[in-house]
Amino acid sequence: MYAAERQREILAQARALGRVEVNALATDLGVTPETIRRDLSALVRAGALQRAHGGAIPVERLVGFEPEIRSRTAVLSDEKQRIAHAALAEIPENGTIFLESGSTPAALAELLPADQPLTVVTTSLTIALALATRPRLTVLIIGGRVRGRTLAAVDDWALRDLASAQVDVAFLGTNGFSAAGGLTTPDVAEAAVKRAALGVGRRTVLLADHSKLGVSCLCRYGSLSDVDLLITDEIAEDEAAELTGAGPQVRQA
Amino acid sequence: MYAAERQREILAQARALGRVEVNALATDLGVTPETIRRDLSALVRAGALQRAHGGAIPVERLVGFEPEIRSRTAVLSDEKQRIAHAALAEIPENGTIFLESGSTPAALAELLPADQPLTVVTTSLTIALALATRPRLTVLIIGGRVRGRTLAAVDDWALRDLASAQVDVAFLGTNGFSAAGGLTTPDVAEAAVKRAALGVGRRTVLLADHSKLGVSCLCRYGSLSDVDLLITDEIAEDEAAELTGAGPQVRQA
DNA sequence: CCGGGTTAGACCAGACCCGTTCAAATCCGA
DNA sequence: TCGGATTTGAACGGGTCTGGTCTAACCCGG
Repeated sequence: MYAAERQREILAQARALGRVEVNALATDLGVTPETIRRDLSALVRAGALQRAHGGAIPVERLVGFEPEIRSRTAVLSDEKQRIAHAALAEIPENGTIFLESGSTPAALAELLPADQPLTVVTTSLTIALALATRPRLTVLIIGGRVRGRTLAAVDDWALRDLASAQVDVAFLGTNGFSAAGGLTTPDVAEAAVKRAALGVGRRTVLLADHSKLGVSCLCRYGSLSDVDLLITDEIAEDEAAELTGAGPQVRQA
Repeated sequence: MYAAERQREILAQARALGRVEVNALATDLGVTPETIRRDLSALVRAGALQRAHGGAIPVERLVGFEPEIRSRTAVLSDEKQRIAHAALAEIPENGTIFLESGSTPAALAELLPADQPLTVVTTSLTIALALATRPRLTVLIIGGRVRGRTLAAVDDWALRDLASAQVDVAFLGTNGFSAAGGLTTPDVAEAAVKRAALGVGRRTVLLADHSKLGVSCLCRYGSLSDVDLLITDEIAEDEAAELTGAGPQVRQA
């Protein structure tokens, strides 16, 4: 049995069972534990496994707490579509906009008209990638450390780049918002960027579906009065009134 | 029996059985193991087999092993792979590197070991995207306008971000290079970034296959003396000597 | 039919790779 | 903290690979 075959078998077993053990594999595959260890470290180097004492587990078992990027776009896609559609009315003609990272701004990015010139500034790798090849669009990406979970630029460079930018309309997403609790997000670094983003547009539009309403996360980075317009989907009458009282105009898509 | 017939037979057998062995094939087909090995490497070059010690297995058997492996073998040429492999030796342990946009640096990005911590600074959206989700890597993207053609960050922000960065090793690509003409690229904006990138690393490594040698494009952004090490594939003896004379150490992968 | 040029494959030796063995260092649960 | 299990590193042996040289077959024009 070749090393490559053995490693494939190990990986298959790890994925099927959720874990593998050095000694079991050794007797199973008829080689010494040392050989298995070498295979495991090769698989670790390839990024397929994470090592543990006496064995290993596949990396996909190690997903963290914040939802993954892919699963998030699937959730609530219908509401986000409607919100993005409503946001289209706010796009300036031949101007500049800022799109934050997040699935709702990403939905808006997909809907941007292809026939009119527009400059888009974004912290999101995926948005930049999706828009970069469109002929009439100028895409500017904000620099910085790329968070693996959200694929957004954060930290030093991001704050500096944002500080030197000024756009017509900024479209922001959020993880949680309420009249009392303001705007919140779970990550400190991302909160700093979001705070800076609140100042980047002459007009600030928050895109947030009803599932974010009332949610409060670790970091508060601003309040609703920093927002000029909130576009959301169906929310209760009294809640809408309360939000309007806190500052922004509220539009329901 | 012709070589082509033999190779067809080897491939058929590999697909049918899932694996082949050099010695078995040799006695089977009545040729020496060396001949079989030559056939196998031809089939590997054609992308049909993956080699193993003492034999080979068809590539179909390996899908799902490394998700990247499919796309890169399809797109990237053999030379770039070899150059990228040779460049791996220059990766500092637990340090910082810069990767420029371009297919050869991208090939290097794919090969980066997943088990050791490393900070990667890049102007390339695609490289940033590919590396951002790897657990042990810190990825920093350079901000700026995104060129649709190359998906690289250029202009103001890029130059500023680059100026404030300092890495252990910078890996650069180029469109053309020669001892006399220096380093050249067709786009003005990209030339400015490349010029800045020449100063970003304490050590500068140029990755360029032989097809770039002697090519001269519109914008000259530096000379070979700005480069510490040039990694390329097969080039003529006298050309290598001339390049070395112009400044950099030359390594052929 | 001949003889130089080309090519495929054989032969060979040294380098290299892989898996094993063994001992020392390290880790972990009791 | 202790003792057994695990890991790490070095050394070894056998098989494999690599590059070079050599031979035989083939191709062609003379």
